[in-house]
Amino acid sequence: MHDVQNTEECVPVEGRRERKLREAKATTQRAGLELCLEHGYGAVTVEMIADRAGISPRTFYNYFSSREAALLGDGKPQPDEDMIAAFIAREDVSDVEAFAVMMAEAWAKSEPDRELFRLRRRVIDTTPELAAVNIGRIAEDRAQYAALVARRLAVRYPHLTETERELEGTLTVAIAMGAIQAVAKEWMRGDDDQTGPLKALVHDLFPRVRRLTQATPAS
Amino acid sequence: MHDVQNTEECVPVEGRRERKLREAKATTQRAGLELCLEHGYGAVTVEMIADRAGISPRTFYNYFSSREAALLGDGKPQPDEDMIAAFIAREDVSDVEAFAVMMAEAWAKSEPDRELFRLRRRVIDTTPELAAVNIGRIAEDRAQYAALVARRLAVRYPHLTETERELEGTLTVAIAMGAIQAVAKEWMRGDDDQTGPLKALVHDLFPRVRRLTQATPAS
DNA sequence: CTGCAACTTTGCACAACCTGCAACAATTTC
DNA sequence: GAAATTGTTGCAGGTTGTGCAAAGTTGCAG
Repeated sequence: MHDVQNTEECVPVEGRRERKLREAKATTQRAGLELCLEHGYGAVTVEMIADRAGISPRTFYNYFSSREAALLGDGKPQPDEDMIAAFIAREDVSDVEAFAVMMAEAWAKSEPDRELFRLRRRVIDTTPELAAVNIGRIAEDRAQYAALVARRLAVRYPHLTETERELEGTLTVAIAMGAIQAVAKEWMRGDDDQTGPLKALVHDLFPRVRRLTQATPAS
Repeated sequence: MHDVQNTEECVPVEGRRERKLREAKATTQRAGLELCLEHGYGAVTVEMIADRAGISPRTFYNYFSSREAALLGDGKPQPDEDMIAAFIAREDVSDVEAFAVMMAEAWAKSEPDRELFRLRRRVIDTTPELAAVNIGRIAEDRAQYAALVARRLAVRYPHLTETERELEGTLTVAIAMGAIQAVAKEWMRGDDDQTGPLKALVHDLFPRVRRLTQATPAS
């Protein structure tokens, strides 16, 4: 793992080896997703995917930890420190919206390959079974996200106890994720991959959220 | 499948056969959950569970469709027509809370055996892997729940388009589920199995929800 | 009580998922 | 071009889950 010269520090400079590996992985994912569209998720075996991708089944498992991981992608939304700092400091929108916006960005960033991203959404949207696995997978990180929100809450509402911050963190994550999920379908309808429209859709959702959580709406 | 006399109509009268089957299933579930507490979820195989429950592995799969189904329970929250009618007509609380209350009741009703219910919660709470599967499993029914909410919305907000009702239904379900999940842990701390406290906890959550979704809270 | 009919349990074979290991192949480095 | 590093593959084996048919149980009618 010799550090190549890295003229600009920190840019890992992709060697020939790494590039081939990345391409092989992408090819495999595409193969899996295409097969799902053709035969349905339940009828797609690892052997079929490996076959189409031109690798051995054993290599498939070197690339991905499971069949689902290949279809859903191995990278999960992971906001970096800059995004987190911006989220914590943000003042112009509600806590839930601030978090939702950050997650929307992290989500889009989690798959640099836009074609793969869209293909995956299509397959997930048409496969309830796979959608369930996906939701479960993302939910694994809820506690970690909630801790992030708690950091913002500690700054903005110093009077809250730690227990309250944890509770509200959990709640914020659940609502924000729900909001993103609710508009994701609408977002994919557009031919645009930017997160701008997604953020706008989320933003427009909040008047609805407030009405739906209000005891006696003014009709 | 002879209809027994059924003096009171509709009460299925459990025969000896059915009772034994139900008990064997419960024994199997308990065995699985206990083994999870003892050895950790990842180390528990179907063979071990079947062994402790005194049945063959093959019979295990006659009872449950998968290892997870045995641990998480086969019954999912399923509100009956009365509960749905009450939900749709309810006027004293917000849409989200009305739905959350109904789901809390349906959830509690989905497992009549309280001991099993609590044991299961303990295992799920200490096993992120299993919790993820559980969330995914419940999420499978989201669309169906959203349709339920849409029915209420159609009554209360006649001016909404069908698309809007679908969107807000999805949103309502996500928020309500998140709210229940957020207070479930706190609820289980109590030694009480009634849904009353759960409903109260959910109710008290709404001021927080409203603050977290408000653009510029009054600090 | 007896035997028949219906249902349940079980074993067995089999396909698919996934992992560890060791041999083999390709690439990078010197 | 040889050595070291890293990626690929086959193979054995454990686990999940399913179909099928044989064997065992239970309920019921005569």
